[in-house]
Amino acid sequence: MKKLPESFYLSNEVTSVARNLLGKYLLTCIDGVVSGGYIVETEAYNGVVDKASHAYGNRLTPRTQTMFERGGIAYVYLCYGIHEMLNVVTSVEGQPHAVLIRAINPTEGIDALLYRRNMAVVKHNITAGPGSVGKALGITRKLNSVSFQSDTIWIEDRGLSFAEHEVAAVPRIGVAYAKEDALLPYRFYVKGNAYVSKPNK
DNA sequence: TCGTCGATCTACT
DNA sequence: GTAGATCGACGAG
Repeated sequence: MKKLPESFYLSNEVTSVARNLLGKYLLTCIDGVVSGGYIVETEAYNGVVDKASHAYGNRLTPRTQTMFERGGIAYVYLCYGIHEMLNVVTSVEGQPHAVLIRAINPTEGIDALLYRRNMAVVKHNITAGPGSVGKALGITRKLNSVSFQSDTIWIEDRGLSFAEHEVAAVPRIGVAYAKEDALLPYRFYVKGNAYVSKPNK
């Protein structure tokens, strides 16, 4: 097992981290069961200057406090009262940068993923979209602020990577309210991967 | 204190 | 295609 070193998360270039997370293995250990897969879709949230970020304008609340901490921990929050979303906090303390994990390609603990998603067989949408990823991996707000060096949730480098022509950088999803910032190409995904949510060419 | 809206997904019509 | 689930943060009053 080769967990990503803490230095990976301390970069100030949140878009680079988001792009480099593609192909890395995201794993959780819930109730003794390890499950997960490699990341195929991410979105970058660029700190206090990004209108789509919860931390825009240095907004500090009990919920967003996690993003202001040192990189290398999980930021899990509830959206629409239902979905638990997983973010990777990056950069140094005081810089609220984060990368939203939008989709993974499942490889480990398929049975557990199916059980938590209440599905009988693996379909392409089992881990497509941030809400689905959170549910499939058993991510809850209890994992908020947990370190990726822990044995509950972590990210591994298994040597898988994608060349530039295999990766697309496009505007983010569901952030129209952020106006001009919604147009920034902060969404990264692996072209043609079946588990990527939404437009996939 | 109340009303609105959100980094969404699913189940219906 | 569209409604419903249902909680945290925000702005108005």
